[in-house]
Amino acid sequence: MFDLTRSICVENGLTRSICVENGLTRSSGVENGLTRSSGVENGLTRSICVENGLTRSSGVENGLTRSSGVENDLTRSICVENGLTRSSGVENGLTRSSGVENGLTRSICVENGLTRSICVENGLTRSICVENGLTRSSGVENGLTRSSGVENSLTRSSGVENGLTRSSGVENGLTRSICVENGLTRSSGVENGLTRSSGVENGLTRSSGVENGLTRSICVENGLTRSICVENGLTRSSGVENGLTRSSGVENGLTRSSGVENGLTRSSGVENGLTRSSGVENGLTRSSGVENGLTRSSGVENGLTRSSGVENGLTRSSGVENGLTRSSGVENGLTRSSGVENGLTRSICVENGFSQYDHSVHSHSSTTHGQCCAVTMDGCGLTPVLDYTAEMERYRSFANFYAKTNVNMNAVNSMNFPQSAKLARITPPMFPGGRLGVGVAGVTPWGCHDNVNMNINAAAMLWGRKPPVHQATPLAPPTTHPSPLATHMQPHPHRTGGGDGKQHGGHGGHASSSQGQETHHHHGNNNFLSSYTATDHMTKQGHTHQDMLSLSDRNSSCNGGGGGANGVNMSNFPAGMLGLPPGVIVMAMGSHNGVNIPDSSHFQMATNHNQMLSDCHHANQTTSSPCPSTSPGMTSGGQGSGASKRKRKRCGVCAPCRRLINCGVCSACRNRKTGHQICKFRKCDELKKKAGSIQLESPPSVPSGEAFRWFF
DNA sequence: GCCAACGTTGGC
DNA sequence: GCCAACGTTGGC
Repeated sequence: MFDLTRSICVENGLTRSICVENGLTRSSGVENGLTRSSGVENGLTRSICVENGLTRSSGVENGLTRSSGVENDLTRSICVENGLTRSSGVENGLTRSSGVENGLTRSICVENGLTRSICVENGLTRSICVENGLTRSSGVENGLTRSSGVENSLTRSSGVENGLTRSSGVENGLTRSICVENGLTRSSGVENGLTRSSGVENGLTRSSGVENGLTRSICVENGLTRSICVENGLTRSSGVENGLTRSSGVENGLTRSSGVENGLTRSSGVENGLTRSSGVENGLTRSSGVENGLTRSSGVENGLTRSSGVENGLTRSSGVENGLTRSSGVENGLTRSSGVENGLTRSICVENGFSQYDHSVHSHSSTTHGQCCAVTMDGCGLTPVLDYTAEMERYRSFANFYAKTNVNMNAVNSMNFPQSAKLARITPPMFPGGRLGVGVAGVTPWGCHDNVNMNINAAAMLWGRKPPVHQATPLAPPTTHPSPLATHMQPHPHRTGGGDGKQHGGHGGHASSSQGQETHHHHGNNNFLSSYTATDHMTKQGHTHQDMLSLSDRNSSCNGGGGGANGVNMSNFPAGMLGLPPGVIVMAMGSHNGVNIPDSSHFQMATNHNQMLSDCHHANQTTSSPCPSTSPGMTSGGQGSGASKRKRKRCGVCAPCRRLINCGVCSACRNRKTGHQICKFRKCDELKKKAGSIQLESPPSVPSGEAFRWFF
């Protein structure tokens, strides 16, 4: 006690006691009711006091005024740093420092190595920390624990919502929310005004959204971009597959897939267990499918509903034509066509070279006129009668259609059917026999002699661009073609007035000589028949029918001697002229059979009938020649170079010629203005060949059926 | 050989 | 005269 030197004074109203204790100079006093002892210790000026029972020591350390004490058993140190009042202490083993910053009470601590700052903001308890270099702020918001942070300059907020951990942020201006749902990582956001949700499902990245009111889901599957949506209650999936845009969906319980393939819109689906494919091709709506194991194709063609298929290995084609149900096919090697017409069951077939046409009741023709109802080709040396397709029935009914609309074929010339003729010319293969039926309802499609002229006339109308009367106009003078023409110009007792349409009452109509001339001239110059229109047979045949049918004298033994016979020897029938069905092709007409077509140009006539009709007419006008077989303009390329320069014309019967619609996509269609070319798919097959190649390919004498082949 | 473009023909 | 389209040429 005596070691202490004390000095008591009163300073500024305060009683102070200054002493030196343990070498330290201390100054104790009572200030504001508190007993304080201040001194300088280790170079620090400290002031110790007891406040509210707490022993406090305040001093200035490193420039900071600190006051440490023990409160609630916690040692705390309060200081003012940078103008902030801070209180640091150790709580539950953690060193915490709480203070008031920007009006918020914050508490900073170090937990698990992380420096955390906890505060209460807007009533929310938030904890800010720096984790892995990222500043994160976690808190509890609306009962949800959320953690927002800044990652790669993106502000993200992750939380747990409805049990899902979600992380929302703003990326490229889009607000996106990523979550993990059922093990799938999903990202939903608002993009271009559309709410989209993308995720990874079964290894596929999918993005679903609502677009134009439709919920769509886009994904990439096997490298294909697909888009699934629900439209009008139908689930549809569109995508690009193998370069084709396809859209598949479920409609009325049927799975359908529509696409655009080669410019055609097609829709395939499964209906009643059948796989069907419908589309629009060349302007025709067709539907093909597999039914009961049979491949069938139904469609609407030229206004007719047709269904073709393969059944038991047989190719059959059934259709409803002009109200008639018909079914044609090839069975056991025989081409058959059955149908119901006017209540009669009819069946036509070609058997063993015979062409049979049966009808149960046919009083009109068979009883009245006693005409042939069965035309045989047997034993006439024309054994190979080739295919006979459903086209026959088609055109037969086609003719019937005209019978209904233009009953009196005889009274009208082709000018009454300009469009019809043109349509027939360019759409279906020509079938004179079918047209024959036009003029005389119920007659056989071919072989009835009193229909031959009608046949011719109809053929002229439907085949040629000009009616027979036009063909007749440039009749060559007999001097030009003395023999054949003279024969042709012979009045024919059985010839009906096919040309003028005045005397064609049906059977027995006797045409004037001029008509006969016209007809014969027409054929003589524009049809391959002309090639064998030898004077003989023309004179020998006392019947127009035979005129048209006879090939040569050689066949006289088979021709039955008269057109009125029920049996007409088909060997005398020139294909096409007879009105043989389009599929019936005479193949074995070699020169050895006596059929000699001196000029290949006639051959061309057979195939390019229309063309030749008009061409001949033209040739006649320009050369004063009735377009005979020896006409320079019609001969092979070796002759008449000037004539050979003439513009060729489409044949009108080949598949491209029968096509009506331009594809619109080929180069010719696209460059029509500059290219001046017809659609690639409508380019006549004949014209594709080099000019003159036809003549070169066709030998002078008709050797094979190839020359007579029908182009369809 | 293919293709684009021009000249030209032939039908209307 | 208009239009469709065939024949031909030249470039590639």
